This record gives sequence, structure tokens and C-alpha cells, in this order.
Amino acid sequence: MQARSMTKEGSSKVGGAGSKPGSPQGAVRMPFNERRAQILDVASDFFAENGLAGQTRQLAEKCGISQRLLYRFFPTKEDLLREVYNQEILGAFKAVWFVELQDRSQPVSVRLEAFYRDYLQSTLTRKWLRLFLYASLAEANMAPDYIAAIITQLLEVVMREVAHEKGVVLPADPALLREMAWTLHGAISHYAIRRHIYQSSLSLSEDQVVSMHVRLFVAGFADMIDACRGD
Amino acid sequence: MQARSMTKEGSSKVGGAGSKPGSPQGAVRMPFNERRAQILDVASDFFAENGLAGQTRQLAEKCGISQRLLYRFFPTKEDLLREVYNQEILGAFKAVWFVELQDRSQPVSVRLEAFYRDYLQSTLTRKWLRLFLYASLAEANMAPDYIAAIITQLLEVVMREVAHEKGVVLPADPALLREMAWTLHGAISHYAIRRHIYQSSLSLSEDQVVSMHVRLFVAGFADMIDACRGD
DNA sequence: TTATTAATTCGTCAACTGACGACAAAACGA
DNA sequence: TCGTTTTGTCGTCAGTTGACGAATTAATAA
Repeated sequence: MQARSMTKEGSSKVGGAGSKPGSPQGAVRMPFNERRAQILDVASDFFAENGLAGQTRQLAEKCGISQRLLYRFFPTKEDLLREVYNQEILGAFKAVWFVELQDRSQPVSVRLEAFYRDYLQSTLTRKWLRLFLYASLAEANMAPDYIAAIITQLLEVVMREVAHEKGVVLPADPALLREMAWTLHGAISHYAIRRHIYQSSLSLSEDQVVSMHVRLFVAGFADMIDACRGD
Repeated sequence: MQARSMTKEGSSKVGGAGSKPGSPQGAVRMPFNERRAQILDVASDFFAENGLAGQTRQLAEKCGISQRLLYRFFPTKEDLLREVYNQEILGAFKAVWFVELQDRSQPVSVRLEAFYRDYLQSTLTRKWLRLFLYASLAEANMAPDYIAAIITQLLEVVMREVAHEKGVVLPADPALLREMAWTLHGAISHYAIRRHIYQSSLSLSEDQVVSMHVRLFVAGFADMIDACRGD
């Protein structure tokens, strides 16, 4: 994120700020790792906006460097995409969530609200969602599917915690349990999709929306479980 | 990508493989409107799978015709895409839903379940979702935004009907009301996304999932509204 | 049959696009 | 100051890709 400033300069066309008076052409020199990091940073935004089919020449321009230079850091475009994916998609999940969600000194609805607020802010961002959707649609197997595993864990924790506070005994079928937690998790994810992908104009604040969803989930929890037992 | 040995024999008609002994190359002749319809049909599948950036040559091959022929029916690729969009996306909404959802001779949960089952089957299909997402991501303004208007209507009907049956007085703010209905509508939409885009393996039946969501919504309805009044 | 019309293909252009070999120049060390 | 290392660019190749003029062939009418 602090690379932001660099990105700006880069996008402002190298010499734009008159950095080097005599620099006839060419980007400002940068050490290998720094340049590589800058490229990744710009690339994540770039591919999120333009899709994985975004062109390397355009990306290079946004970085303020020549297209050829990209290939000094990444053997192929696919390698670059994979790196972006690993950094931006997989890096967006926090381990603390598991701890906080299970901190029973707080009511479960408070924990859920806190978690989903943070989740919306740090993970379900425009950049993350767009990259993830582009990758999913392309069926690009950029990385082993850690995400599914992480979310599965989250869903199980959510169910366990709510059930505990409500004194409800959960059904045994783990698939059923996960699907139940998805009623909450999916609704909030879809809210983010509406916001960032469908560009809907949403007038309510994120906080309001989150508490609405959590409230509904907690309130209908026991009933939902009863219904499924009947099935 | 192996060239389908039989390009499109599969597409019914068009005579079996060696249709005409003497026809060295070239597709079976078809009247204008029929051919046009066939192209649109194949194209909707094609672009749903390969994205709006799918190539015309590949599409033509799937249709069993030359690439040039496409341009006899559609001036540009964009025109073709627009047609596909109008036909497949906008054509997937049924007017009966509004009637059935308001048929108070049935309990609202029954109506909701019936509606969402049908909605999942007829609208939230793999083809529809993929086309819609590709178009949304590309910010391709293929058509005036009828969809938002249709769904807004649906959401309002849902809220009105549930509130009526539960004897609950609804808040005035229409934006808030819509957002509430989205807790159900979004959760089900997201279920479809998981199924068709993320390719998750979902073990529960669609019917089970729908009743779960509806149950949760109806059960937590009053509580959710109370909470929002407090806000 | 023959003329006419409509369906269909061939071949090609120009702009793009990922990739890379060869070379220029800034930074660095002694 | 000079040579070496490292960052960076130029130019280009080969394969795509949307688009279209012109020729070809099947169906239909006369």
C-alpha cells in the first residue's frame, strides 16, 4: 500500500514531475526487488480492472517502464498473473479472525459483526473480488485451492459459536452445516459483489448492512436448524 | 483444444457427418433467420464459456460455418454480443413470478420456495450467470439496466408479502427494505455463483438449500426489522 | 435449361500481442 | 578514472484477431 506513492509517480509518466531534467527517456532506476514489488502492485490493480487478458504493453505503461522490462522479473505473463493472484487473493485472509470469532467473552452477534465488517473491508474489496471472479471465470487454476479450505474453517467456527450461545445441538452432517453458514456468508459476499461488480448504488452504510445480516442469521438460527432436522 | 472432429453435427439437423457426398466444404445451407438463430444460440454458450473476448473464428467453427459468414448477420462482434445479451440475460425473467408471489391463498414460505426454485432453474443457470458476470466485469453497457428494475420490484414484493403474513409494519425507507430482501435474494444468488462459477462441489440438493434460506429469512424477519428500527 | 437470388467461402489486410535478442546507459567498486 | 555489473530500451518476430471485398455455389423462379 505504501507503494501507492511510487505508483502515482510512475503513472505520472516518469519525467512528468520533471524528476530528472535531462532524462531523455527511460524510467527512474530502481533496485531489482523494489521494481518487482512495484510491478506487482500496479499489476494487481491493472488486472483487476482490465481482466486477466489485459495487455502487457498497457501494464508496462502504467508502471512507467518499457514492456520488455516486465520480462526481466517474470518469465511469462502467466507467471506474473500467478504472483499477483498469490499475493492479492491468498494474502487477504487474516488468522486472527479465527481467534476473535471464538472469544466467548463477547456475545456471538458482536463477534460476527466485528468479523464481517473487517472481512468486507480487508478481503471483499473491489480489487480482490474482481481478481477472484476473473480467475474463477477463466477457470485459471492459479493456485491450490487454499481459499475453499479457509472458508470452510470459518463456516464451521461460525456454526459452532452460534450454536453454543443459543444452546442448540447441531446436526451431524458437515455439508449441511456449511451450507447453513453460507446463508450468512454468502449473503454478505453477494452484497460485496453488488457493490463492487454490479456497481449498484447502495445507500445504506456497510455497518448497517452487516448488522442486518447478522441479526437475521442469529434470530432465525434455531428455526433453520429445526427445519433441516425435519427434512 | 482439439478441433471437434464433427464441428457441429451435434447441433442436430444439419445432416449427419458426410451429409452431401459432393460437398467438399461448407456448411449445409440454411435460410437467413434460421442460421441467424442458430448462431445466436451457439454464441450464447460460447461466450458464456470463453468470455466476451472469445474469438469469432472459434465461434464460427462451433457453428460449422466460416468466420466470414458471421458478418452477414451481425455487423460487428459487439452487435452480436449485444444480441446475445438481450436474448439470454433479459429474456430470463418471467412475469408470472410477480403474480404467484402475491397469491395469498398460499403461505408465503411456500410461495418463496416455489419462486426461488424456479428462479434457480430458469435464471441463475451457468450460462446466465457467466454471461452476466462477464458483462458486469467488463462494464459493458450492453443494454439499459432493466435487470436492476426487475429485481427491485421482486424485492419489494417479497418484503410486502412476508410482512403481511407476519403482521409486521415495514419501515418506510425503501432502500432499507430492499437491502433486507437482499439478505435472502443475495444468499440464493451467491449459492448459484458458488455452484456455477466457483465450481464448488455442493452435496445438498437445490431444494434443500432453498428451503433452508427461506426458512431462515421468514424466521428472522421480525427480529431483523426490529433491529433496524432501533438503529 | 437458364437466369436470378441468396447463402457461403477464400484470401487478405492492418492492428495487436506475447516474447525476446541485442544494445545503451546509469550505478558501483577499486 | 575505468571496467564491470545491473537496470533499462529498441526493434522485431511470429501468431492472433476483427473485419471485409470478391468469388463460388446452391436454391428458386422463369
